[in-house]
Amino acid sequence: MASLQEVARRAKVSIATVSRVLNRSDKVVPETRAAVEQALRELDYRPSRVARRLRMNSGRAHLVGLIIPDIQNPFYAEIARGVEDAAYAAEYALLLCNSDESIDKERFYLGVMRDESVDGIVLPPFDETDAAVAEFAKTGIPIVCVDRSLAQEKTDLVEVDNYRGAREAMAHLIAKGHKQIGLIEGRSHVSTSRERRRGYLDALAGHGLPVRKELMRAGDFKQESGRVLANELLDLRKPPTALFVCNNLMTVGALAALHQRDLRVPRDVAVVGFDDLPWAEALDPPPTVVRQPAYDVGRQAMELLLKRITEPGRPPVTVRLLPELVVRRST
Amino acid sequence: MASLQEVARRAKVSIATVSRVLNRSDKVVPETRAAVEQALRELDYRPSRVARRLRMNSGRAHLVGLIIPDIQNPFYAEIARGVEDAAYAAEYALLLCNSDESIDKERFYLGVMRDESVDGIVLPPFDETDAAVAEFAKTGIPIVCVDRSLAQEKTDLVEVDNYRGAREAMAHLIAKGHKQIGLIEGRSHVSTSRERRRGYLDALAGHGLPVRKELMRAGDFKQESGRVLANELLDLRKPPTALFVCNNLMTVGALAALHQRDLRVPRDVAVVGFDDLPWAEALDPPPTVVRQPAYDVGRQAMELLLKRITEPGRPPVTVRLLPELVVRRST
DNA sequence: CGTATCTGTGTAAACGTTTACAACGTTTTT
DNA sequence: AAAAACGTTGTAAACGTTTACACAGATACG
Repeated sequence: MASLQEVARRAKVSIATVSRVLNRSDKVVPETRAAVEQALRELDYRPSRVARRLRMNSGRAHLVGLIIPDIQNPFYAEIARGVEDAAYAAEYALLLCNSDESIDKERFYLGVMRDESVDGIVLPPFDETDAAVAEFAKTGIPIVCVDRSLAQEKTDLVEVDNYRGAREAMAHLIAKGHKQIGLIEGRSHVSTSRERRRGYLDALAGHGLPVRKELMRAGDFKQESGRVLANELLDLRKPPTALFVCNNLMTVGALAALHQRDLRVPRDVAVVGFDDLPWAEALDPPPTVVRQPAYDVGRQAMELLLKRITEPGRPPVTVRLLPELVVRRST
Repeated sequence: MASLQEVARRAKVSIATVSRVLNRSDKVVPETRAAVEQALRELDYRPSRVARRLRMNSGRAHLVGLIIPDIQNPFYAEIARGVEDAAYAAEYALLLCNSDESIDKERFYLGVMRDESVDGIVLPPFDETDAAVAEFAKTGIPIVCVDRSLAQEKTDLVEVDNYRGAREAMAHLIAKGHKQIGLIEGRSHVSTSRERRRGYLDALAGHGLPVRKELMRAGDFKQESGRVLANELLDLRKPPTALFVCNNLMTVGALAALHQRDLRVPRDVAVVGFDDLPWAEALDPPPTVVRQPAYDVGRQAMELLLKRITEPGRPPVTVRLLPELVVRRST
């Protein structure tokens, strides 16, 4: 609550001098510095981040935004941890918001970020043509995309090689002898969905297997849609013998559907999921998944953002991390 | 980027008038109002939250803080969702931080909240005697505690009846015939731990069962400690036939330990956990747990905070929600 | 018709910083 | 010894708002 004014009064100097002491300016003689520092201590002075942010040019607020589509999804929670740790290490505060996979909420929070004059933001855009993010980009505030990319805007980006992950998952299933493989993908205009589907299709083609359109279903990344779509696939006249499920929550949903039908995994139906699950080992059965290095995605995104804040002119870079197939007992 | 100045210039009025239009003051004649509104639109004006916060008395920043011990713990993620939804509904922005169960990180983020002049904060204190929170309380910024309570400070509080939950869990185990029941609790000076232990002890006493000190172990709420402590208990000369594990992550750890030893649950050892798990049904076996209404805890905490912000004088209230025993197949 | 009241708008101060610039005393240079 | 340079500190403006107060014009009232 103590302001520069009060400190200055107590130390019998001007507010400018106090400010100089605070900002480590060398232009202050040891005596006065000592006096000021004592006053600082006595009043337990803490600078107002708000006043500082108002005064300073952008890029020095030490505040960045993170918008997450679903904080209850362990994949995003892990990204958030990566971002947060890197931010904390650099003494940046983090404005973390949850858009609930809703473009309106995303727009609302982007507005907040803008109006709070954050130094930059990290987010997985709603989809490839996200207009809200495009609009935000006009402000010139740095953006780093994670997980999902944008079709139009050129921003820094940290993503995972989704195509490769999908190919590996499919190669694994095909090697196990599966020929009828169902695909449960996410919202189709999200870049990750597109890449994973491409991996699915290319893998089939690469092994001379036919594509059956009815084996491909698009959900919304939520558990319930995994359950529903798995059921749809299993109700087919010629049901798949294996499922490739394109995110963690839908994988759990699909597993639940299989349990409910008393199908044995992997004997009756094999399952490979995308994204690791935190308690994979305790699941029944522990699922084979394509693990994404979510923590690193977050950490590197934040580091990229910090670099861009200090050096706004640098060309946008894309960091592509490698996923890893973790074979457990669902295949 | 457009400021009041620019809008005023374009509408050929003073900045005061623009401000009045924005704040719905009735003291402005329709004509000028229209002119101002047009300028507002043309420039796509958005007020700076920073400048506004600097100018206004506290309590009107429309910004609140939430400090969570572990955002990757589904229990806290659910609380966060509750807080966030209530905040969003009231058009409050949320500064969400993750303290990682570390008192230093908590102190850092409390500092940020203070320096950002938030209108109030929600958090589960590190422990009952949390000095960082006590210090924060001196600023007069409203605090609502969730989940855990404070011994000294009188703040609003939303908690769950932990004692009752523990009694129910224990009654259930005892009814199943268990007489040697191991306790895996969390950090001991956290209020929830104390209450759950009290429930454990009273339940034993209430059913005429002896207390065996060596059956009681304290962990740190993390999965690993659940695994380690379960192993310790099972290594006892006279091991327990049932485990009461006092949070979700430790329950998963305990389950993992049991699996590793090839013990059948519940035949060899029964398990009751505290906190529900998001994919409980997919776990092996689906665990019996004391479910806490985490979402409601968060939502009501935020609502309490909003009330306190608008009406700072009101006496602190405690909301106590009821847990629910969800019987699945681990008992 | 002069004064009081009301209505709408403008002026300026305030919030708490940072920083360009001025000011002043001291030291160096010529 | 006067001029120049330097080093330390203070003054004041600026960031973008809100709002108390002043002010001017219109309306009401005696």
